[in-house]
Amino acid sequence: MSIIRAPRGVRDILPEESWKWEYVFAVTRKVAGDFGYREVHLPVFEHTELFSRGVGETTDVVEKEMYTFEDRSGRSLTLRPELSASMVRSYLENRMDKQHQPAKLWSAGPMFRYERPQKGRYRQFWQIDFEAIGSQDPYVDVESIELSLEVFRRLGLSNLEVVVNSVGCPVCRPVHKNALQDFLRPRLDQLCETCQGRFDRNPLRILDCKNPSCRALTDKAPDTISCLCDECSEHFDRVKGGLNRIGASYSIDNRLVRGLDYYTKTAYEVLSGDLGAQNAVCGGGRYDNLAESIGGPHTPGVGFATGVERIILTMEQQGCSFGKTPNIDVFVVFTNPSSKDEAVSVLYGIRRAGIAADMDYTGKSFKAQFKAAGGSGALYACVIGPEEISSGRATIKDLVSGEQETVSRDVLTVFLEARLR
RNA sequence: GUGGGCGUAGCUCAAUUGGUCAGAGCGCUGGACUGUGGCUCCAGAGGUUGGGGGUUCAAUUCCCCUCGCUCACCCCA
Repeated sequence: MSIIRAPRGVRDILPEESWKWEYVFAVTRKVAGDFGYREVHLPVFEHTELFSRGVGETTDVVEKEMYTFEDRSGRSLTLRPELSASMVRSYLENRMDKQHQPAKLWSAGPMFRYERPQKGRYRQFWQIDFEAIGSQDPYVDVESIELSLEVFRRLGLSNLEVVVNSVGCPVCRPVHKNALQDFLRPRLDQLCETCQGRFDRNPLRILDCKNPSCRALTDKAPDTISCLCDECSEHFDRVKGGLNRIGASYSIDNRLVRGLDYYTKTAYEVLSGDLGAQNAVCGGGRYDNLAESIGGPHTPGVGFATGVERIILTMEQQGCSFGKTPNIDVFVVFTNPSSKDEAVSVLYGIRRAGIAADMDYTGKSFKAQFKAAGGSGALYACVIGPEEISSGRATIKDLVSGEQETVSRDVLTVFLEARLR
């Protein structure tokens, strides 16, 4: 019988990699705080309805990507495919609409989508999500975009492209839809098969088609921006003005159509040139009707999510720093088996002083212990043998310079603390 | 769901037109006058070549099936 492997599309984050994750979270947490966002922890599964109604029945996510199951009492539950719906649900359920507006929240954790895995795409993947709920001020859109850029900036990422669009609202979207259909109807038979299928269901997506012939055909098609109602148009202008004011670089992509139904007005993505086909490192926008679609009062909101795997992939590609590698400071070695017990005492003395320390438990020779000390990345080796035991001292060797000296056991931790500072 | 590429030691890869006990580097373990690592040298462990079937005197190499990985389409983080 062969060993049981992890299911397709999920993976283990091993120590060689996990410290990089810690770094990304630490930096993100700091930026979130700097922008006034506060962290929440949300459940990994929700009522299926939250997503089918919130994200949209006809979206790919809901139609074919959800991990849905029945619990033991027959409720239909779904492993969250994204975080915005849960965030808004939590906002409503916890009556945050009665507090300061907007509520600025962030959260991080695994998301689940049933898709064929490929580079930068997994069935369980991590997102860091930021939402500002309860304000329709265009400057909140600006803040959301700038927040994502600041995160990437502080992580040391470069070569990113920010694309912004406005997808309108329930007033202007139908106008655009009709204009688009009128434009495409005469050329319907020239579109690719999938686009023909999208004509009735979701013609907006035709603009997003990568097929060159469809691209050419839709080149002169009416875009969302040209059909915006006065309110959306003004909002978009003020978002662009705000971005200019703070000196954020971005470009307008009037073909940007996000796959989730809840987006209104502002939609944006941050693209990395160092990923494969899945090049979106961040996606977000405004969703003024999401709260209503899940049964709440009308509540505007803006937010975005970034994919942690994709961030790390891009950082590795660009040779970004992940901070210092987590090594121990001191490795205790004993010269012969009879010194082991005393070495253990020394080890715990060091650890209890808050210094990272370790020793070998596999019965290695003295020489091999030293080898292990070098391999551990420790800065100092602490040698304990008969001589040290009888004199009440310990030999400290600097593993970088090779120099060593003996110090009294009484001052060992003080000595190490001073050296490690 | 569809298509391409790939599955040989822990890792990265070799193995002539199918042909002797499937190799190397790195890593791992041990050692180089027994209380000192990183460099060097020596030795060792580790593979039913993803699994199953077929063709053949002979298969890592050819064919089929299956599982898995990977990249891409769709869509997105």
